[in-house]
Amino acid sequence: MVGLHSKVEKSLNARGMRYTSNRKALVSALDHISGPLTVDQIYQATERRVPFSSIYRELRTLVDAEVLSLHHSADRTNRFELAEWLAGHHHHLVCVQCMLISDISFSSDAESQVAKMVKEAAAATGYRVTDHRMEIEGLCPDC
Amino acid sequence: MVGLHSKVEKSLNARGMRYTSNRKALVSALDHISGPLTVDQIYQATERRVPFSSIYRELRTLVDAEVLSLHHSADRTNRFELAEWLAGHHHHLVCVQCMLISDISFSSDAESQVAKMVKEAAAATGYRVTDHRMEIEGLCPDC
DNA sequence: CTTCGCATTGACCATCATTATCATATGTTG
DNA sequence: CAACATATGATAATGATGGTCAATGCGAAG
Repeated sequence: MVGLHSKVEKSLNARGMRYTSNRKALVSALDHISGPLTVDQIYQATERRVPFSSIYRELRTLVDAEVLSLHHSADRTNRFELAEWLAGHHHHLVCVQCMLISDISFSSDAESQVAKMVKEAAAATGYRVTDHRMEIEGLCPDC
Repeated sequence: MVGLHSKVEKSLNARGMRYTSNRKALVSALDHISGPLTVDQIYQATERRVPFSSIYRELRTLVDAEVLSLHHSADRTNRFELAEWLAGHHHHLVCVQCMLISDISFSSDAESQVAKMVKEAAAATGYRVTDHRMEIEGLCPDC
């Protein structure tokens, strides 16, 4: 299995972009912590070595480059995670109290049923579906 | 079937709140247009008769009163919709091009399978699940 | 009908996340 | 090393949203 960083580097180079230390730090932070992270969480995870202006710019750049994906959550802050082709298909479990978001995967049985529903929905509405995600809300064990 | 407005009115009155014309205008806007709406869409839908400061305050109030629910989408704007007990359980179809969001319902068969998956996820993680929603992304027929 | 109390309203300002700008630095290529 | 493109970081600007507060209006009690 090829490493995450070489995949990202190859992808960026193909777009004439460099895989710099700042970008690597952001990708590493998102790789080491599960679930989509806020800008501030990423700032902390990189030990405050990357200034906010750069974090914002680089996150946006990496989303454009399809290395990351963006989520918007209830607390008025954006969250970022590795794109599906890097992190694998998964869903989200959201704690409505502490706003913690964890990744969760379904069994392949369940996932194929979901795929079937999505396909039916696409057929019924004429959408060309590119992605889907289940958002499950509740209280985490700590809350 | 009891009308939407009388349900909302009864619910607000039970909390010592009035169902005023501003609030009625917001609920009507959300009732007449399918899918969760942005603040600006609501402003337009009410023919700009309700000032933004009031829209923001009342939307928030109505969310607290559980008449509306808040929904967060990829374009970093909050969206509001009628709460599930008023609008019924449904999922969302998001056009990644024009950002239109439509409501969609699954068959009861499909829905019970989804419920089962959610239940399993809750059991596996220790969450006390309160809600779930499928977000399907793609291109709408017009895009 | 009048008064009183309280919820509501709207104008204005404050705040916070995010984005734009721009001069400087750094990496890459010939 | 020269020349050029990309990346960086400090700062200022933007834009959505929340807070404040005086004015308004509804509903209950007398």
